Amino acid sequence: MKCPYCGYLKDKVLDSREREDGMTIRRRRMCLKCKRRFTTYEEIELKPLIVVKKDGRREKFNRDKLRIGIQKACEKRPISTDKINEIVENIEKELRQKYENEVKSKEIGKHVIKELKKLDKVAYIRFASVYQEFENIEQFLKEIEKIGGKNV
Amino acid sequence: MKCPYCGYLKDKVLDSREREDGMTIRRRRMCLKCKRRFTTYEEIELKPLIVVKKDGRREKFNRDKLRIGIQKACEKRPISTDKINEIVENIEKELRQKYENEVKSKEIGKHVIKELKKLDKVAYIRFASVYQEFENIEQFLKEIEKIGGKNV
DNA sequence: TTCTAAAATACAATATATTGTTTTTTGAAG
DNA sequence: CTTCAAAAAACAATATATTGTATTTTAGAA
Repeated sequence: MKCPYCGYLKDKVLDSREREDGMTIRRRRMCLKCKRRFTTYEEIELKPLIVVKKDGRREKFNRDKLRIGIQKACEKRPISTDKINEIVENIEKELRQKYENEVKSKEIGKHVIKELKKLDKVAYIRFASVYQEFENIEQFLKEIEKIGGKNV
Repeated sequence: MKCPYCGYLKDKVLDSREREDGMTIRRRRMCLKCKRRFTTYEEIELKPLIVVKKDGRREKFNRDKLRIGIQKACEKRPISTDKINEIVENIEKELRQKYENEVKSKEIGKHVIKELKKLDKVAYIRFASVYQEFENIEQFLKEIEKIGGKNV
């Protein structure tokens, strides 16, 4: 850390205490050049995940919206609510790990596709048809071919 | 550090890098329970800036409060989180330069107004309506005239 | 001045972070 | 589909931070 008094770049920690709530670590440091002391705080990055939509507008990530999209794709399929929640949780986890601040809605789509492909081919095709904006039957067929034809 | 995902209190540091300018240390941590990863930042404590509110009460300047006010004004506007953070940072810097110890909350409002005016007219009007306590539609219209009418 | 609570300091035994380098993964572009 | 550059992860050798307890100083109130 750069000493706020003399600007020297090396220092050492004299004391370090975590707050009870685990939200902050306070450190007392000493500049190795001028010996003066200063305090630092370490905090968890607290940013909401922002979703950037196709038209460029931004909004806060909303777990429920994600769930609804997946639920629609799974309608009448033998997939439990728990399973869907698990997927939602996984996707949110991955997104938060992967993107610091912002994620394009398209990226979210990719993650959903990836999960549904593993889970249920019908749900997968339904979701892809919305997400990739299928405009004719051929596109459906092409996609079905890709995952191994009608015998799935 | 308390895991922001599962709340567990123990974690370990996976990576730690100091920024070139020596102002920040970024750490990548992993929760020892859920294994998820998160980022923390350590920064030097600044001398607290005191905000004097309308009723005369004083409190420490709080960057997050400022950010929230601006974020509200920018909701659903095409403005990135990065841009908002940049503005918050600039305003804080200016305030600390301009005012030694204390600053009236009204002064902070003026700074925000100034920045939003440059950035986004809708956000600007929203913020002004709260800050200047608009009480009727006429005041909105008057303000909109001032910035160039409805063709903005 | 005296009292009190909070902040700062000190100390010592133990555990963990740091940092340069390499490898892998990722997202965007061709 | 392939390629490229950037970000993240992995690794390993070394140095430094953490944490419990005790003591001292400071700032504000009485």
